Amino acid sequence: MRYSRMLLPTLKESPSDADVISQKLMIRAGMIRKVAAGVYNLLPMGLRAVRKVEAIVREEMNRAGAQEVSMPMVIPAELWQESGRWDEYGKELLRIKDRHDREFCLGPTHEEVITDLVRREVRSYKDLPLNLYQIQSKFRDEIRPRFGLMRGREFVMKDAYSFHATAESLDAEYENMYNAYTRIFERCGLDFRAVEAETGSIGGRFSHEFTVLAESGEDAVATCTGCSYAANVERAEIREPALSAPSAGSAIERVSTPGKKTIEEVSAFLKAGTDKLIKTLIYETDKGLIAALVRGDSQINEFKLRNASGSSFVKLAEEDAVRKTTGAPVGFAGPVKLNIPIYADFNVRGMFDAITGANENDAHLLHVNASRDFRATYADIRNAAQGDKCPRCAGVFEIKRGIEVGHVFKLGTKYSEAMGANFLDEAGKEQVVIMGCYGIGIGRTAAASIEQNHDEAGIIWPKPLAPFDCEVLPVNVKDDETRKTSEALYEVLKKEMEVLLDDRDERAGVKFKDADLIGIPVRVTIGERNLKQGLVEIKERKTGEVKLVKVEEAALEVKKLLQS
RNA sequence: CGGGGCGUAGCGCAGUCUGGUAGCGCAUCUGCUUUGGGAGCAGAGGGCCGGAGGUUCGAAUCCUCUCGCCCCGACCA
Repeated sequence: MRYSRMLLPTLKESPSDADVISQKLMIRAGMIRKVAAGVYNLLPMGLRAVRKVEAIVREEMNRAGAQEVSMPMVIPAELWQESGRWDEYGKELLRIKDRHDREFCLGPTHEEVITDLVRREVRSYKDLPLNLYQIQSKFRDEIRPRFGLMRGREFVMKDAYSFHATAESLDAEYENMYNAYTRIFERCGLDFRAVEAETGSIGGRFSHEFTVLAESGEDAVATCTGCSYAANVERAEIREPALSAPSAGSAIERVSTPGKKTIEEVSAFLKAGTDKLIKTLIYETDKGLIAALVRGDSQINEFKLRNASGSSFVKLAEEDAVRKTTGAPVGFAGPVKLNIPIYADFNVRGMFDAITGANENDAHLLHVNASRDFRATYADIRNAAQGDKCPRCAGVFEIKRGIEVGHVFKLGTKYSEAMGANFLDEAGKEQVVIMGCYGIGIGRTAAASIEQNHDEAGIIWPKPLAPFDCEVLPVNVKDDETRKTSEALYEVLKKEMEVLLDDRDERAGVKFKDADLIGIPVRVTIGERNLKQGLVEIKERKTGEVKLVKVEEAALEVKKLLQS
């Protein structure tokens, strides 16, 4: 490809509304342009990178035995009504009507469509297992799209769905996909972790998120310093800490704390660390109101609370309910003399001389002693934090930020049951198909790669994702020798790889800056000075390493570098 | 959805408080010089100042309404 002919509008300054590095660099490197909030044009350079990710995903999915299909983006409402999600999904589902006033939605995911397909076409256990995937645009009307391709409303996703006669078969496919994902992200050259994650409302089964480690990530991941355990902070199990000997302590004392409702306010007002406070939250559940206690510096985890309390749902109680139960407005609840079931995190058990709400307006209690002043059921009900103990070994957690690029999931029979996707087993008996689903954010993977691979000057593409393998850069195209040599090298390289020839009549500095910005792995610079000795310069973008080689050897050197 | 901010040339911004008919840098185009890390000089083109309504002799500027975009929060006790 000739640079002079390519739509590659690079920018010196990044647009003011970009706020993560990948987004800034993608805009500056002429890869993407915004069309609307969370909706982007992919320019040639951007599309090339995305295609590289797609190609790797496609190859590995095919290798793993999945078959590619393509499903529509516009989906009739009936399918979503059948699964029940038409009402459940909320505003993220963009609903539209056709000219006949029939309702449709733009697909944010495709369980309904694929289940519909499979229930029509699969009759027998002999047709199973089956794994179908597509690489296609999705639309989710996010509350707040941001970070460019990392969290757009329209985005390209690879979504795969597997269908099984038995749970064992699903287990095997889950592992197969897990391995395929590992290969995919390894091939993309990413530093990632497969972490245990929450499954949401689907039920007790675990799932794995594939998370690329990056500061700008929206997910928090707990990784163990001692073993390979890694989990989303919401999911991570925390080993119960050893109890320190409780002190006898002083008697409870009531203090006035006018208007101090939040942990921070109380902590500042009473000049005590947030870890000296007990946070009391009132939850509404199917079993009635309960109180949940965590240390002031911890975050409650509603999934864990739901499990610990054996409820089918938990929801923060309304202001009115809080007032009735505690006798005080929101902000002054405490466990002492509270007569609803109390669930407390393990880290509350050993607390003494603690501060809690007094169940009375504008008042808190000092010197509260957990073992003495209230009864609670102790459980793990908070998010993991730095320094928590690993459930598997003697190590502790480190909290890192990451970008979720893939997710593998056991769906079970949620959709097949709701939509009647059945098959006949060997005994001729009708059974419900068991399902798994497996997603990868394609654009997000490309963006994550930039988050992980860049420097001051621009993008540093890992070779497998680079839009071009090599850039040939004639320093001055007006010099005949330079031009001839560059063109010749371009023709040779082109036969074996994707090459960008910067044939623009621009100053050297401009070309160098652009080359660094777009981040092609290998650059061959051809200039009069070296050419007089029959030499050209080969530079690796990643290491900055430069070597001078003979013109005749340049092509071979480039190939060697790309293979290393 | 709540709070905050911003819409002025392709991009980044000033001008708005204190109304007087639009400016800077980059980019673009032309010419000359220059040519290994975002060149210099000279010239040129490009704006319904997001949109609608109002106030005024006069509105980018003041008022009302609207649309779009961005940020923070939405786990508060």
